Amino acid sequence: MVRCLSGRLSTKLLNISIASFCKAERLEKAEGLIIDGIRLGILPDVVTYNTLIDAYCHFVSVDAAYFVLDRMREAGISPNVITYNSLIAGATRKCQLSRSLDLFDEMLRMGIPPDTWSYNTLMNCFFRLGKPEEANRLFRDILLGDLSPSAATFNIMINGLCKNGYTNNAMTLFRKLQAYGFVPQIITYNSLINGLCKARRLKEARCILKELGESGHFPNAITYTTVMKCCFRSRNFDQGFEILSEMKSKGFTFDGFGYCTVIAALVKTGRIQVATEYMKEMVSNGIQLDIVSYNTLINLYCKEGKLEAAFRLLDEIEKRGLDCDAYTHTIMIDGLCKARNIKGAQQHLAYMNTMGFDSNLVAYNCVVDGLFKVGQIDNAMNMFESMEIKDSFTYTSVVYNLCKAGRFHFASKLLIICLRSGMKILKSAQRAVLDGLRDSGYTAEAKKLRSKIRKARLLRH
DNA sequence: ATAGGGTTAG
Repeated sequence: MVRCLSGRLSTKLLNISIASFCKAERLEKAEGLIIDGIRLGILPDVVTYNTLIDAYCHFVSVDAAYFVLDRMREAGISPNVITYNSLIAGATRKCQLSRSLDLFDEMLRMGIPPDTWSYNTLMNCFFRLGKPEEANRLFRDILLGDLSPSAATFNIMINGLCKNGYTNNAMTLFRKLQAYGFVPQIITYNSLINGLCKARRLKEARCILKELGESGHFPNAITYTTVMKCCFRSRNFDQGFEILSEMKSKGFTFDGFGYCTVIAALVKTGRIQVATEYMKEMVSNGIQLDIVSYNTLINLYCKEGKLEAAFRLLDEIEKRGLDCDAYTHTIMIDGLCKARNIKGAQQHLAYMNTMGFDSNLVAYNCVVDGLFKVGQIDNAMNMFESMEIKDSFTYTSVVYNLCKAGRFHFASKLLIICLRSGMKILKSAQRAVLDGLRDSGYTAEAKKLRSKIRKARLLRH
C-alpha cells in the first residue's frame, strides 16, 4: 500500500519534471528522465506519454510523436482521448490535414469517444481543408449532441467562416451568440476584425474594433498588427503609421514579421530615414534575420541607392548558408535598373533564369522598364514582345514609357488593346497618352481615345 | 485546440 502510494507520487513528480523539460523544448532530457525513472522503478503512465507526444508534435513531427504512441502501447498503456487530441492537433498544425482525419477515425476505431476538443480540432482541420460545410456539420453535431461547445468552438467557427469567405455567416453567428449570452473573447474579436479587413469591409471592422474597446478587453499586439496591415494593404499608409505609433506607445514590441511589415511600408512611402532607424532597431534587438528580413533590408538599401551595401548583404546570406529566393533576385534586379546599371540587371536576370526561377514576371517588368529608362527603346520593345506573360504592370510601364519616347500613336494603340481586354492601366499612363496626342496636334485622335476610355470604364462598372 | 504576420515591379 505504502509502496503503491509512493510509486504513484513518484510518477506524478516524474511527470511534472518531464512536463517542464518538454515545455523548454528539451526532449532528450525528458527522455532521459523516463529511463532514469524506469531504473528506479518509477513507471511512466498515460500522462507521461501524453506529455511527450504533445511535445514531439510541437517541436519535432507527428511521425516522431506516433513512434512514442507505439512505445506507449508496447509498455501496455492505452492511449486516451488526450493522446489523440494532441496527435490530431499536431497534424492539423503541420498541415497534414488528411492525417488528422485518419487519426480521428483511428480514435473512433479504438473505441475512444471524442470530446469537445477533438471536435474543435477537427472543425479547424475541415476549415483549413476549405470544407466549411463539413466543419459546420460537426458544429451542429456538437450543438445537438451530448457535448457542450466551448468558447474555442465558437472562435474556430467564426475564424473558419471568415477564412473561407463566409464573412456574412461569421457576423451572423457572432451576433446570434451574443444574443444567447456568449461573451466574445479577444480571439473572437481579432478573428472577425481580420476577416472583415480582408473582405475590405472596413466600416464593419471599425465597428467591431469599437465594440472590442467597449467590451472590457484590450486590443493586443495581434489586434494592432491586423489593423495596421489592413491599412497598408488598402494603401492608407498614414493611418497605418498612426496605429504603429499608438502600438509603440502602448509598449508592444515587434518580432521579425512586424519589423518587415513596417520597414516595407516605410520604404514604399519613401520614408527611408525612418525605415533605416527601424532596421537598426531590429538588428540591435537581436532578431535573427531570415531570407525575408534580408530581402526587406536589401530592398531598403537599393531604394537608398546603396548597391554596394545590398551586395554585401547578398554575401552575408551566402555565408550564413541561407538561400536567396525569387524576391531577393527581383529586388536586386530592380535595384540595378533604378541605378541605371541595365547591364548588371540583365546579367542578374540571366543568372536568375539559370538558377531555375521560372516565370519571373516581376523581374522582366523591371528590366523592360529599366531599358526604357536608359533610352534603349527598341531593346525594351523587343523584350516586351518576347514576354509570354504580361500583366497590368507590364502594359502600364510600356504605355507610359512609349509616351515619354514620343511614340503616342503606338501607346494609344496599346492602351486600346488593354481597355478591350479589361487590363487595368494606371490613370497617369492614360493621361500621358491623351496629353501627348493632344499636345502634338492630334486633337481628334485624343478625343476619340477619351471617349473609348469612358466607354471602357462604363463597361467595367 | 482557436486570433495576425513579413519581402519585389508600373
